[in-house]
Amino acid sequence: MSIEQLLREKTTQAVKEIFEVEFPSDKIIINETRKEFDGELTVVVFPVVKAAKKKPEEVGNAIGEYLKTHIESIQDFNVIKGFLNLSFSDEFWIQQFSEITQKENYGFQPDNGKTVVLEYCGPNTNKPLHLGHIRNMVLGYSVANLLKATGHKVHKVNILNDRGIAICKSMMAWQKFGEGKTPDSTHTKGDHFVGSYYVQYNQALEKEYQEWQQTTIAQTEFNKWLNSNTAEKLKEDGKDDAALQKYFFKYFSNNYFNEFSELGKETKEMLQKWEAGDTDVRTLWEQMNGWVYDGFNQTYKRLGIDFEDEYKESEYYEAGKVMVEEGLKEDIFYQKDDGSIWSNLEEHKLDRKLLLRKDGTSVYLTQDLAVAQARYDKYKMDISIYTVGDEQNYHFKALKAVLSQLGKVYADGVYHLSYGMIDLPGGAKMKSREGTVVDADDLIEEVVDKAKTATLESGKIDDFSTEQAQELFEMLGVGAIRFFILSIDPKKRMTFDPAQSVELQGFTGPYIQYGYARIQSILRKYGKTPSTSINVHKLEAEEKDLIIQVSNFEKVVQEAAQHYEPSIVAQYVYNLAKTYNKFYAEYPILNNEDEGLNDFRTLLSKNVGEVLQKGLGLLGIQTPERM
RNA sequence: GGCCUCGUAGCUUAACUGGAUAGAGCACUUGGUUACGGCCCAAGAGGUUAGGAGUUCGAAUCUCUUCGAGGUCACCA
Repeated sequence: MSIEQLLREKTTQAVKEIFEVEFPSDKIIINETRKEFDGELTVVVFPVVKAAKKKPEEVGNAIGEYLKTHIESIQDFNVIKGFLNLSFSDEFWIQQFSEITQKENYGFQPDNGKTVVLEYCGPNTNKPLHLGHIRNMVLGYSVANLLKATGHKVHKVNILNDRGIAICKSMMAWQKFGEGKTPDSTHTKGDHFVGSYYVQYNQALEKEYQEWQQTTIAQTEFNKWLNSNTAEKLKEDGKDDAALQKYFFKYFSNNYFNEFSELGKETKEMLQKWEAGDTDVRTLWEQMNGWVYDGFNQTYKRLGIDFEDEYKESEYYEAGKVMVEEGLKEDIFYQKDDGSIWSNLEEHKLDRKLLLRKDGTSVYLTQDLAVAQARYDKYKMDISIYTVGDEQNYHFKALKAVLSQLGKVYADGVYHLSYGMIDLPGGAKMKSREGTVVDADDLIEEVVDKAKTATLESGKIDDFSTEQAQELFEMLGVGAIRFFILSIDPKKRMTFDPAQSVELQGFTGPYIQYGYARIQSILRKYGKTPSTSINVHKLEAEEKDLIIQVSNFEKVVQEAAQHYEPSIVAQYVYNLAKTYNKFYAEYPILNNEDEGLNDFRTLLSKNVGEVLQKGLGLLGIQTPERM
């Protein structure tokens, strides 16, 4: 039984015996004592005060006395307002630590029989990955680790949005401007290669659009719009004709693409051919997607992420139709006069949602139904996690609701691991159209480069081979990015300052890696394995701090996994490294007269190192022996 | 406009989901290495938790309201 559980139960007993009031033990709040007060753990007695109808101090003292006499390891207590601070004996903490050193796999739980499918990454195959994907990948990977650590069987899968008008745009541009070039012939990473044609396409389209705006047809459209409510409003606001035109053509660009553009027409024809299975189009599509996958794989490898399975939307986008049609047969869904099929989600406090277009083709949600079913057929998972940005919050509520309408047993297990968008400093937003997107590969390169410069300056790895050194720079650079992103609550929108993310000091990944490397240096110097039979009876404040923190690791992992929140681990591991550095600065570890003390401090260091390594590992961050 | 997020030091953020004097990092000022790695340690300054009202022993957290930012309401994905 954990010490906190014991405290809860004994406190309940105390309240019952002293005040003759029943107070459930799970309602008792145990906090860590704030460092400005004496003690290590604190019972918040306010809730009991109400039930006991006494003054907070009185209640605190009474419970304190009781606990002191009933729990041997409690040495002392003090009461400040409604807070009962408890001090445990050094022997108690040494004993706690000793138990931890004996544990196999400390902090991790055995198999709990639950299966999880975790989807993450989810790229489009027409352009390279960007910063948003990095947040996604790093988050999904870490949550998978957390779930594994708490005993789940986790299957990581990717979803590839490999079809549709966007990829056709890249294909079309390559046909028109590509001159048969390939990633190999131009020495370009495949996804960047294809992405460059996507950009070229949009430029060509923009040029065509600009020219069209001068035509009489365009002016007719503009004049029609001038009578609309929006236009009237803008006129009242005093906008001149130029401003109105600008507004109109911006808003009209989608209509232009669909109704007037030559390029658009060609592209849509290509999409239709694709859907009809046209051999030439399919071949080109396979080829270009292949290039993109090659590029993605390089990025995955560099980031150290992996997938057990891949789901291509092209293979599922039609399969959901069957499920929808069955639902219609059973009157779960309804059909409008025009033939389109809908679901009424009002019982789930949502709107009505289209499931099948009037022409019988499927929409995004439809294919997600099919993918969900396919995953369940294969994995029989208890929990299905979708790592997708928060702009799709509504979509996933709808997906879950529709699955539940269909009576799918796995509907309840659907969980949208939602994360906020990334803004750039100065309030700038990442928008591909405005060219403010931070490319994933560029960013990694930049940070790794920064780690290289800083490490070379220190001169501590002069004897490393080129390969060893490069491996280290990757470890540090990628660790810095990971930590920067994962230290922030995923649900929150975050501001990403590239300059700050490459920082290696303070609240960063490399700071913790440095702490780890220092510990390894100590262990090498010590030269032998410290004995686990501890021959120390008194603890310094920092030693006690370290033991308390190390003994919290298990709880932290569970809490982080339960909330799908790696940031809890990030905060924890940083605090541990910080406490260790303080300890390191203040006390000799290897140079004490007392051999037993040397041994204990080395053992403590070793265990702190192990927890740092495990904690960082949960975030997907590696630990160097030297740096 | 309907619905959903969010607003904390100059900047980036935390607060165990209602608990103590709102913690950190960066930047800024000052000090610290004869030991085991200075990418380190210590100290200082920096806050009306966007504004207002309410709920109670107690509010950054819950309710209402005003202001501000974003997302979503596509037969896009």
